[in-house]
Amino acid sequence: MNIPINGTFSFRECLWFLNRNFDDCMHTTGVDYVRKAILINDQPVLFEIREGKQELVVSILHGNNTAVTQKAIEDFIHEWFDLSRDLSQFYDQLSSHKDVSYMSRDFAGLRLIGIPDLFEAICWCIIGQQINLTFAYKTKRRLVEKYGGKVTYEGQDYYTFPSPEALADASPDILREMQFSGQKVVYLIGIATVFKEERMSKALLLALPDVAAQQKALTAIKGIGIWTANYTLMKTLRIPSSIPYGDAGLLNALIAHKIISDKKDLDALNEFFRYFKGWESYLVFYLWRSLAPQNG
DNA sequence: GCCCAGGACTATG
DNA sequence: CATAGTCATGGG
Repeated sequence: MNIPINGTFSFRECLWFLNRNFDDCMHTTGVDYVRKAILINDQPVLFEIREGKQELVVSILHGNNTAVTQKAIEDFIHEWFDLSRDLSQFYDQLSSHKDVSYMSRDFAGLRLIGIPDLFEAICWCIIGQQINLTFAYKTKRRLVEKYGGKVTYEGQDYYTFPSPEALADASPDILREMQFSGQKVVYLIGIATVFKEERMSKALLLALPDVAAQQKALTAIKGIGIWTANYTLMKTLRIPSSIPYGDAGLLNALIAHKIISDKKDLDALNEFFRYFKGWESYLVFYLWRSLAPQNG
C-alpha cells in the first residue's frame, strides 16, 4: 500500500522526532522505518512505514489485510503525520522572522506528529505533568505493558494504549508501584471512568462550537489544567491556535532563542506568537524540535 | 545536596 | 484575581 506525498514532507525529520532518543512504547523506530500497532474495530493491527520515491510505503505486518483495514491505516497515517496540510504559508512566515528563520531550512518537511486518540493524549499529559520526559516515558511504558493491548511480531512486542475500561478498573496500588504519584493515580482512573461512561470523547469535543468551549469541557475534568487542554487540542484536534501555555520545554526554547527574557515574560511571548497567527501549534512543535541536537 | 522537569489542585490574601 | 504550598521522583 502506498500513500502519496504532497508538498514539503520529510520522512527523515518525522522519524527523527518519533525517536528523539526517548523510549516511546507506542511505536518502534528504525533507521528507515517506523512500526506501530493500532486498534481497528477493536482488533490490533501492526503496520510499518518506509519511504518510497514520492510516497510512503506501508506494509501490514499483523492483522487482516482487507480493504477496510488498509483504509483505516491510511486514514490514521494521514492524521498522525498531518499529511493533508500545506505548510508553505508557515514557512513563509518562519523565514521572515530573524530568530527562527533557520527552522524553515533545518526542519523542512517536519510535520506536527499528532496523537489521534483523545484518551491516549490526555493520559500522556497526566503522566508527563511536572516530571522529566525520560521518566515520563518510563512510567508510560509500565502502564501500557500492564493494561494495554499487545501484538508480537518476529519476537518483538508492539503495544496499543490501554482502553478507558481497562484503566478505569486498574488497581490504584499497582499504579502507585509504577511510580505514579497518588494524585496522578486518581486523575488517570478518574479520566478513564469519564471516557468509559462516555461523558467525554473526541466526537463530543468536536461537536462544541469553539476552542474556548473545548478548553472549558476539558479543564472541567479533574487533572486537566490549561496546559493539558491545549496540548491535547494541539495534538489530537490539531487546533492551529492552541498553545500549551506554561510548557517548560516551550519556555526554555523561547529563552534559548532570546525571544523572551525569562519564564514570566508573557508580553514578549504573546507578541511573538501573534506574528504566527494560525500556525501557533506548529511553531510550538518546531520549538520543541529545536531543543534537541540536529539529527539526534 | 540542589534545582528542574513538556502541571494541577487547593488554600489563602 | 495573584501567589504559596503540596504532590513525587528521576535526571543532570
